[in-house]
Amino acid sequence: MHGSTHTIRQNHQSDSEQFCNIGEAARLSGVSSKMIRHYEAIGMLAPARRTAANYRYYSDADINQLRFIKSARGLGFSIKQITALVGLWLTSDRSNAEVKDLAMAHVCELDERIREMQHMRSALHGLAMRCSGDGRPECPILDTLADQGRS
Amino acid sequence: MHGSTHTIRQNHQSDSEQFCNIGEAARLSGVSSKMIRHYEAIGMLAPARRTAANYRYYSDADINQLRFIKSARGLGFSIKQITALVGLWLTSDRSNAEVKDLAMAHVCELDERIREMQHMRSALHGLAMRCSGDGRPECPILDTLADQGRS
DNA sequence: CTTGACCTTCCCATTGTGGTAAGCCTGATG
DNA sequence: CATCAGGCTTACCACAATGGGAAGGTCAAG
Repeated sequence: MHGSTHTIRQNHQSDSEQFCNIGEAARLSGVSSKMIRHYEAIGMLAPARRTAANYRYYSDADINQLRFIKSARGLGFSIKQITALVGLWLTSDRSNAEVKDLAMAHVCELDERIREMQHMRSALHGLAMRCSGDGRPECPILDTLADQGRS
Repeated sequence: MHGSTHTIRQNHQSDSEQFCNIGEAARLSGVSSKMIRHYEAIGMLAPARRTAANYRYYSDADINQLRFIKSARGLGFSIKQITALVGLWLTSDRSNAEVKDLAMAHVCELDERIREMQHMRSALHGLAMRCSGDGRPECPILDTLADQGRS
């Protein structure tokens, strides 16, 4: 079940591409090894190439893709959205309109969530301001929570 | 294993308290039966009383507690926070300072999350504005995602 | 050859909600 | 009384993303 090379370098084409382990890839990309495997498992990443010992290995291009994913996560895109973005990124004859639509849809989602949370924040802050917080049991916060939606 | 009453009413004390099934409780409180069972399972609610046929039943007070929980969820409190709030609510000699602390802590969490999402939103919107979306492959959104965090 | 640091897979936990299936119970109708 | 629809029970599975850990294989250096 072995006997072949243990090394990661594949020089059969005389190119000098650099390869690395998943740990190194994680360090270079900022995506944890855990998540790299996860992304592969759910199909966001193509299955990684493997050494004879079944270790995943990654090229520079793979690292760049991981960085791409990391950046997209930082903007709050979901896995599905990122899968789509990566697909577009890797497609040379893509339409930037598709990308922009994806981005603007996500802007709207963010706006929606921000609006919801601002509603919560202002309602809750308003309640808290009405509560003296002086240690007595009377509490307009609890009273309001209890009275809301009463028949 | 039976032979006793199938009905929910428990008139042994001559009080006229009203009881209802979990479905009715869900309808009255706005919390789904699914979630009522879940809240009970994770200890946020005391185990419901059961009929002889093992059906959960709920009193008016229980319904009020469910409404309280529903309101607190609407303000974005987590399960743990709500468990604490319910505990305070049910305690007559509570201190409103504790409640206010809980509320203000949650306001801070909301502020934090709102800030994060606003960062994402403005960054992403800025990118999208730079993308013409005219159908060509060139796309500053993808370019930026790809270039961010480069060595 | 041993040791430590890696890698592999598999399972579990989180948070909050929903779905589904198998089986029992209830109330209403024929 | 028999039957049927619809409610209830439990016990799973699923999602979003992420982390933790165990059990075992592998690599590199000493």
